[in-house]
Amino acid sequence: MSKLDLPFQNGRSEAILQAIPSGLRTLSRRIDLKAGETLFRAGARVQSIYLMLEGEVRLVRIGRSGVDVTLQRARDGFVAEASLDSSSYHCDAVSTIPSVLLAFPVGAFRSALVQDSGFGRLWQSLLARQVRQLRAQCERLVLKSAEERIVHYLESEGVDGVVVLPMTKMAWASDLGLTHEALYRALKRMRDGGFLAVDGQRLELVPRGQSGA
Amino acid sequence: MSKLDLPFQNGRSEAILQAIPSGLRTLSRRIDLKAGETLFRAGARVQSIYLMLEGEVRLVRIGRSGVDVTLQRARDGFVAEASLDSSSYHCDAVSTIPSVLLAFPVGAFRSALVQDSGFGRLWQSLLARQVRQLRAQCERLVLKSAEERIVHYLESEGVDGVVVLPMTKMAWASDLGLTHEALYRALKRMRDGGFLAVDGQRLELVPRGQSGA
DNA sequence: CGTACTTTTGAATCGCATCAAATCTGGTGG
DNA sequence: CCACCAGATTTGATGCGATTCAAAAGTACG
Repeated sequence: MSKLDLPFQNGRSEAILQAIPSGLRTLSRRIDLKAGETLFRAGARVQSIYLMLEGEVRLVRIGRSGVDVTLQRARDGFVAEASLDSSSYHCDAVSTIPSVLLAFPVGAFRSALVQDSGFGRLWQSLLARQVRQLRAQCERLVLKSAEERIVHYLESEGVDGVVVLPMTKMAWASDLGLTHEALYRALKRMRDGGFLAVDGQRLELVPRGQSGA
Repeated sequence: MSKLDLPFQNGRSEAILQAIPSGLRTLSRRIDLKAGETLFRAGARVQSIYLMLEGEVRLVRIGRSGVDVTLQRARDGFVAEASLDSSSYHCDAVSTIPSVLLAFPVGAFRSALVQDSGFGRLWQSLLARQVRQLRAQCERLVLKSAEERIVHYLESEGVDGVVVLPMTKMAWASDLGLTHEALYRALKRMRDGGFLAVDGQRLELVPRGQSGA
């Protein structure tokens, strides 16, 4: 199965997939999860590495204090690339909505990283990019107001303050750590204030002092 | 200078340093920054990779909208590992307090990654660990209440709900995206409520229903 | 046409940020 | 040893902005 019959919603996963050597890609198999289904459980042997194609999977750790904490909500990219380094999972993975993933055998993945030095370096770049992006996201989430987070997103993820959102605004609100109501209200304020132009999924930051008309 | 006369405050950087091949380590040079000094500017050629030893450096992008956004506040680990993949920096780096860093020549670093396959794999593990930790931090910052963030930290960074804080509580508050007042108050509430034991830098989550006596 | 989901607006509440200030701490120098 | 200082820790009062709950209107899709 070297060809995927999937209408990609998912830019990052698509880019990753192209970076994967075709020999390895051939070994992948598609996995469909219904909402609430479990992908793997803590303690289980790591047998596959998973790439998100559609939907959402959460990594959850259940502490003995009875509380459960979410370690990752994956909609994009790999679910738990750190599992490459360990022999068993350290948390549960559960889908929150119907999801589609690609599973790569972990052994083949590891040896591809070692033997195919080009892939190894590419993998390093992917991880480094991830790190940079996640760092920026953390800084964004530390900001107190909705407007600050929006501006930060446009400045750090966009080009010259322009972004075409790769997701619905509801999902974006969730990424920004806001309720959708708060996001919509902030967008309206910024539009009314004249420092943001919104056209569907396209958002543009207008430098202060220049209204859009 | 293969020996560093530094009293390490800095666990992560120390671990990283040990992972670096001694040949590369030898080429490092120490850099001291006063508060407010600039380490590099956007557009400058990437000549070094920097490891934080002490202090804090911020990566800042100045958008043409006049706003400036912080992309990373580094106190630990590398300042901008993504610079490994590009020829020039995409943001400014400025120290906020007096800081000490180690600078590695980027060329030597890149070739070490390619030629020393052990180092290459180690680098991948380090990055993967970073990714995991940053993902958890993002999930933590999405939580609305101070208590939830504290519990999340203890569950995800600690072992069995026990953590010995590797930093002051003020710095922790900043990592948690809280003011120090909010953090102190939440800690007090949790202590009083009996589900958290605090002893200096040691924090332990007490399973609900069992007070600490 | 109907269903599911997104987008939008409203009102009330709550928790955190903010500003202010006091206490405590460790370390320095006289 | 003590005075002193910088930084950390702690407590209080106030206001604001996001959350929450509720509901309506718009939109895509079968």
